Amino acid sequence: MSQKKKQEQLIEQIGLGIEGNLHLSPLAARIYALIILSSEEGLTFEEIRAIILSSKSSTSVNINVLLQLDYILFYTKPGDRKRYFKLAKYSSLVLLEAYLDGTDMEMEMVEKINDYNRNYFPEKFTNEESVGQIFESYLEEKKQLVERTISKMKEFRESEKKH
Amino acid sequence: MSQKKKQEQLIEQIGLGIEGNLHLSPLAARIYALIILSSEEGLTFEEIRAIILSSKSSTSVNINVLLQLDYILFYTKPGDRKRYFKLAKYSSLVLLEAYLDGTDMEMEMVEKINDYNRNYFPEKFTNEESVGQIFESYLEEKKQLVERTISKMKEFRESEKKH
DNA sequence: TTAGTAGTTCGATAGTTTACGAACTAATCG
DNA sequence: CGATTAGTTCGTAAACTATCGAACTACTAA
Repeated sequence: MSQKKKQEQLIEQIGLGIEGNLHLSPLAARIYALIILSSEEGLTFEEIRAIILSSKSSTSVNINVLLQLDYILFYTKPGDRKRYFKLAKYSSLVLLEAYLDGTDMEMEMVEKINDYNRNYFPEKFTNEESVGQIFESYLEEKKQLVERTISKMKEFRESEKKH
Repeated sequence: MSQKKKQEQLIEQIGLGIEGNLHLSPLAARIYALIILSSEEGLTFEEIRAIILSSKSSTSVNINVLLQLDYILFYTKPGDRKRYFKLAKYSSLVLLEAYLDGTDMEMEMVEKINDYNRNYFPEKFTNEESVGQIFESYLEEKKQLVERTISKMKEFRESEKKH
């Protein structure tokens, strides 16, 4: 298959995956997918438009959403007004940090639910109540895993700076 | 604070949390939240309606969505036509199983992206390329954690059946 | 200082989602 | 049977989202 065809196909697939998971608009998700599948050089506004076939306005809005979220970044070349958009090197760190917030919220919620139920429906907590316990330790481990991964990435980033 | 007020507040909060995370409609999310905050006895259709203040039609549709997903179940009492809706005991298992599917998709996607990029932009993979590696081992560990938790819950369910 | 390039802002509109009410079905009871 | 209860189906209205084109700003280069 040609690169172009393969790229189109992957943009479609990855776009759909991203859209649901990351709560981005379909267009933002496709632009993000395209940038993930691009060279270190980056792509210009018009290059993106030519591949995705989107209007200037929507492209502008959605690129800015991705910039705002730190999923992508841009640089410029001297004597060239165009912006070159590329994947933020630590975009996966940004993602994990957002995910950690979600995990914290999830844990808070479970705690509130347990408080409420323990208070008003103590019968729910009579015996060992193990399904809930298994789930809670799962949440705890997941949080620790995410935190550990974030630390590793930050360490790596620091070690890079020193060179 | 009165139970009623506290319940209302939590339905609102949990509902919002669930809505985004689980891709349920606002009403489905609230009904789910209410059922999470209810006794083992369960609630009837009309009891749910009275608390959530929703129409018969929407309530029907959204309860059926939750039933379909195995988040809730109902039982009936002899000589009583009403259905009593309550939380499915292993609803967290159902959730984790869905989450595992999501994790698998995520990993497949990363693989596809890597294949594509390795093919067309080998420069992205010159040095040790550690951010990607850290992220991939995070995904692997997450998957294992979820699988381990699912197994634990299933074991627990089996051990319960024997009694 | 004007022409062109790069990108933004602002309505308008098409499409989707969410919930509703009214009319319906299906089961039970007197 | 006829009335009542429990819940479903269907068409529609309201709200929201995603994208667009046209008009605009801002910067650059001749």
